[in-house]
Amino acid sequence: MSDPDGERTSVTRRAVDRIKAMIADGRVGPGERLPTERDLSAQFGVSRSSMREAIRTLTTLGVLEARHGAGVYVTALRPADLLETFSVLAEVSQGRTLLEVLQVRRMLEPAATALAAARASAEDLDRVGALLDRMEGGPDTPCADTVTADLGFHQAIVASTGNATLAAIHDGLSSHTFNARVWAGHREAGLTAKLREDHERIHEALVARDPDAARAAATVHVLRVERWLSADLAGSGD
Amino acid sequence: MSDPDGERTSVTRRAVDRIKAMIADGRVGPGERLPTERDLSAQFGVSRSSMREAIRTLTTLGVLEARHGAGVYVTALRPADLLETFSVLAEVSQGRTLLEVLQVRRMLEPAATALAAARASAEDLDRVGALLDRMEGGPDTPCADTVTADLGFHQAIVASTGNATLAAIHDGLSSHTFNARVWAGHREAGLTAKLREDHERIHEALVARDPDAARAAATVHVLRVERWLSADLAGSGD
DNA sequence: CATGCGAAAGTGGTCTGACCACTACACGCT
DNA sequence: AGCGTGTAGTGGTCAGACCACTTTCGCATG
Repeated sequence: MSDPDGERTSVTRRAVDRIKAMIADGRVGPGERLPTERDLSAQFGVSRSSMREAIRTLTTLGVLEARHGAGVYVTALRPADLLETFSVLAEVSQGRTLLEVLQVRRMLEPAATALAAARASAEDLDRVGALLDRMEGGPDTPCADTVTADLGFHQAIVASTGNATLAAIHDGLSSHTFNARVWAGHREAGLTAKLREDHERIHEALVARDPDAARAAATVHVLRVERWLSADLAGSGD
Repeated sequence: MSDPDGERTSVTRRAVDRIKAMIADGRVGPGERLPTERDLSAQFGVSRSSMREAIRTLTTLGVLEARHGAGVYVTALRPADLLETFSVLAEVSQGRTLLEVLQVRRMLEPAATALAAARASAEDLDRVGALLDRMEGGPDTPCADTVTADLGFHQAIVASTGNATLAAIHDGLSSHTFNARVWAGHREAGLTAKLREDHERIHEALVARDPDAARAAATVHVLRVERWLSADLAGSGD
């Protein structure tokens, strides 16, 4: 698919590439069933073990799905399928990498929020509004639900751009654990009100269908989190 | 590690979880070597085949790295390691999803190019310049090397932002196959000169260390490709 | 004594063929 | 016609063998 390097390539690797090629060429489409492992291994001239490892690879990548006793199928190949493995990043990231992740979000979220302001349907806005209410529900003590609502708030916004790929990537860059840290940190500093303001400002821009305002509001918000993290990391020794 | 669901779980899955746990518990750290496949399979009470599939899974996820004849090692667990799987997206995407991918690139690349204009080192700029020359090497007949140089050109730019996470995500959104289609399409329409202009404009902005110009040049470029794809998809039936 | 080379041990990679667990489907029974 | 039930076929697991490669160590050589 990508590197036709002259090096000797492993049997399994070649099998993976051939299956990928079958999908890329349209010989098998999303949702369709592949030949059996035994057939494929015979067809490719490899052992069933190697064939299985190739299938295992593509299963892990979210391209194939093996159903015990029924066969191997190509997934819908939706971005969400292929980016599922992606979500570990935000979870395992620490320190500098976390800053890098936020920097990427600072590039994506303003643009995405602006797009959402232009494209969101009425139902989308209702959903976003409901999550905003849920976030503000409690008094001054952010609980687990606040964090979840926060996560959902941003995800709902990005989802309402209608770009599933964008949504999947954004979700991979967000994590519940990190959000919880942000809220905890802001509560200690008595700054949860600032976060609420940010969210309200974003929501208002969306409802007003004002992309520029939405972009600005999102930028302010991500920047606030980024600076907090910066300070937090510096404080506890980078 | 995550889901202790009551369902019967496959042998291989359990093996995957046990290795993950070994890493999470710190029993093996980044860069360290695991016991041999034979030892692990004996220790976990599974066959070597299943053990191999478990290792294959974690290798695919970028957590482990198998060196033929030498052993299995834990990777450095850097973002680039974990996001390698990401590249499948661009490889297997078609039609609408491809448009979505480009839309995400339109958000990332201008920002990344602007950042690169501010941050790139002299060596970074040399590397980018060399790739630009290589891209323009041939006369009017873009060959495989042109496509490769194109890919490298953009990757080098993003890499020179110093944000490895950003670079890894960007690389995942690019693909040799897609780039080849773009060049082929533009050659048919006699528009390869436009692509060259775009690249030169971007390079100039970087050398001039002008973030605004860089952002604009990158936007123009991605937009051109996006519009071409739009037309191409419409032409050959969505 | 230092050095280079080659044999050997140990590792991941591949193959074979068998059996198990599960699903789907068609057949026969009610 | 409806419903179990058996059976063929699928992916999942196992065992043991051999191949390809890397590393290491001892031996011969300078």
